[in-house]
Order: sequence, then C-alpha cells, then structure tokens
Amino acid sequence: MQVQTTSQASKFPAAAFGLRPPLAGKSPTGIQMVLVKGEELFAEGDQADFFYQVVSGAIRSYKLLSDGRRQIDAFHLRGDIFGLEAGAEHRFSAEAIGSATVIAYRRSRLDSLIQDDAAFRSRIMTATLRSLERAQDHMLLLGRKTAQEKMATFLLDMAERLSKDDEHFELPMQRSDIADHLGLTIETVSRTLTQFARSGLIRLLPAGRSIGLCNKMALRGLDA
Amino acid sequence: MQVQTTSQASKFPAAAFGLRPPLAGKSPTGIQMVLVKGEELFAEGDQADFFYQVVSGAIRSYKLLSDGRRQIDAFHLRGDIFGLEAGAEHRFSAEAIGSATVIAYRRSRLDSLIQDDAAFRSRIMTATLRSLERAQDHMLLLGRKTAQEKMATFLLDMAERLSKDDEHFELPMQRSDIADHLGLTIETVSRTLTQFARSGLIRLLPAGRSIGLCNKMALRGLDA
DNA sequence: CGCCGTTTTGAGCCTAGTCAATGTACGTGG
DNA sequence: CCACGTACATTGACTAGGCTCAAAACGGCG
Repeated sequence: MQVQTTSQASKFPAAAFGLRPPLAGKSPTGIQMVLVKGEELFAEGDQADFFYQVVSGAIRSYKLLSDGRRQIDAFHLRGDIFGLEAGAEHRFSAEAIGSATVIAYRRSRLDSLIQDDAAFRSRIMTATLRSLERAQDHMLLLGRKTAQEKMATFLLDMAERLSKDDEHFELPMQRSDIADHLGLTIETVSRTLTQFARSGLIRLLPAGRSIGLCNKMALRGLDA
Repeated sequence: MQVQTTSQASKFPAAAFGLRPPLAGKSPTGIQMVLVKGEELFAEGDQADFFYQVVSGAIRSYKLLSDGRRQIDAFHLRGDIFGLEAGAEHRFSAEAIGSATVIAYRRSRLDSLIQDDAAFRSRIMTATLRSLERAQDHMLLLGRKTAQEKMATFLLDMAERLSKDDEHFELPMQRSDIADHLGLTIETVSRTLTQFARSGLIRLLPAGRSIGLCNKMALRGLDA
C-alpha cells in the first residue's frame, strides 16, 4: 500500500467524489491509500479508528460465517463513505476488489466535528440512514426475490451507479462477489447472465465484465 | 384505535420501556395509541410525520413486492423505537401484530430536540445504528444461512429480547410472520420447529406460541 | 359444541446448489 | 512471439433443500 497524506485542498479533490462543505470546506486531513487487488482495509472486530471514502476502484464489505460462507453487504464505489461505526469496532471486513484508492479519515476528528457542526452531523446521520435504507431494500431482495429478480435488480443498480449513459458499464467485481452479494452461487450468477444475454436483455462482452443493458424495461419488469 | 395524549410524567411510564432522561425528563408530548390486532400504523410511502416507540405488544415492519411477497425487516418489541426516516416518507409499512400500545412522537419535535440536546441526539443515533447493525446481521442470515440456522438464530434472539430467564418465552407473532422475516415458508418454519422439538432442543407448548429452550448450546452451534 | 384461523403433516416438485469438466483471458517466462 | 500456467467464467449432469399443493389436526372462542 502506498500512503500519502492529503492535508491540503489541492490534494483533496472534493468535487471529484461528491463532497461539499463543511467536510470539504474544512479540508480535514486524510491519508490517501493505494490498495492492490484483494488488499484488506480492515477486518470485522478491528478497532474502528478510521473511516474511508473511495476515490477510485471498488471496495467490498462483508461478513463471514464460521465455515467461510460470505455475505457481501455492499460494494462501495467512487465517492461512497464506509467504515463508520457506532461502537469501537468494525462490524465488517473490507477489501479492495481490484486496485483502488481510498482516503482514510481519523475517527477522532469525526467525533469532534459531530459535536461542533450541526450540518456535518446531519450529513453523517443522513449517510447512516441511507445505509439503513439500502440494507432494508437488500433484505427484501435476499429474502424474497428469485435468482432472475436478484440479478435484474443488481444490474439496474450497477448501471445507475457506474454508468454514464445508464446503459453500458464495466463490472468491477467478479462472479463470486456478485454471488455472495445476492445470496446465490457463481454458477447461478453465470447461468442467469447467459440466459439474459440469450433473451436479448443484455449484451455480454468478452471476459464477462463488460455489460450493456439492451432492454431496461424488461429488466425492470423482472425487478418485481 | 384509542388515542390519549401523554404530556405528563404520570402518563408516561418511562421506566417501563427503558427511557431515561432527557427524553423522559423533558416528557415530550407523545400520543399514546392503542392498536388492535393487524391495525396499520403507517404504510410504505406515507408521510413520515411521526416516529414511534412500543409500550406493549409487538409491531412488524415490512416491505411488499408487487405480487404480494412480503419481507418483514424487523419485529419491534417493548421499548423499541421505529419509523424514523431520513426522507419525508416511510420506507416500509408497520402493523400491530396483536393488540399493542405505542407512543407517537411528532418528527418536527425530533429535529429541534436533536439540535438542542446532545444526549438525546446520541440516543437517536445509537438507536439508528443499532437498526443498521440488526439489518446487516439479518442480511447474512437471509443470504447465507440454512433454514435450521435461521430458526436457531431467531429463537436465540427472541429469547434474549422477550424472556426474563432467557429460556422460556411467548412468541407474539404467528408462523407466517416468522416465515416472512426469515425468508422461509410457514411450512418450513413449522417443520423446523417440530424437528427441534423432537431433537430435544426446544419444548413447544400447545398453540405453538410458547417456547422453551432446552439446549441453548446446541442452538448456538446451529447459529453458525 | 361447532366454527374458523392457524398450525402441523404429507407427498411430490422445482429452483438453485453441488460436483465436475471445459472454455477463455491474460500474464509470465522461455 | 508463442507456450504454458493460473485465475476466472461457462456449461453440463445430477442432487437436494426448501417450496407448493393438499389435507388433517388443533385450539380458541362464540
């Protein structure tokens, strides 16, 4: 991992990842970290001394069962803040999916910011409530949707989050990550994608990472 | 529904549901509501002008798919706060499971309380983060646990939340609620309980609502 | 006592999982 | 530049856990 402090506004491209004052305005000191593929940022149970914002690449945060089964609760893409905890410890592990860059903020700074700054506080509260909303939507998906519906929901969400034209994008993660996010197996993920491609709903480019949505209406129908 | 304002301490049995000052101390005006079985408090999409705290009974909050499939994201028991939203609208529906009593608080009050009162603020923040934690644990359950593991987790959680001795309790909800909470069908819930009873893990009293845990060790083992 | 909502039990099926083999992309080193 | 190795994705055959459909049992309550 390469580390580089970013204590000046010039090194803190706030606009690039959606920060507005006061967080950006106060240009809090952050540590920029360059992560290689698969590198772990923190593990479940670690002290939560830092929280993070994605600059580039993608991060997966997940929980494990004792026998290794994994549930990826979220993928964090450019601009997303993650790793902010109520208690002293992280309740998730987090790893870089490919190579990625994040900025780490000391949590101690956060606490004082929360005390002092009503606007910042409400931003954190909103971010937390947004995570809760996502979690609630995802519970509906995990508990009650079929494999096809899960994949359709996932593809539409990804298109929205990482496509400019909302139609074509590169998946940053591999099949096993998608499977562990949707509560499926890699085989089912793969089969469902092939099936979507054969039905003309999507276009799958070589390596299976590049995806084009041809029929968003139909996908939305599957989204239930 | 019977409504009764509770602006005085005498009508606000704070100790009974775990409230301590400043919320109780300031005795904020709440509206006490007595709900009959199945009565709806609010629906997904309603204006979120109130949030609630359970005084007695149990509330289910849930989302529906277009064809009626339901996911119950949480059961709210005595003392729990729920219905607090980031946006203007409720993101799920909430109903009384049996007859229940709740206190409704105006959300507008909340905002001013949050402004003024650091202790109250941290209580709301903690409650929100606790919901998030529960949601995250529940995603792991829904996505990756087997039917037996789901039931074991559920029983241990319920024992902790509504049993005094941690061993024996009355389930406030019926099988279909449990099923929609765990991502199963009522038949699977019933079969799994019978199986647990036959294995001597639990004792099932008539009507299937009263449950005693005979072998918590073994249940914890299944909890994965 | 008899009705109705709920739970339990049974039989058979189906979706998604498992196990296994093949295919494909890409990076490394000869 | 090509051969090989590795990691990932796809495909196939088969299995099984949990679902569906159906019926019977139970309990609470009028």
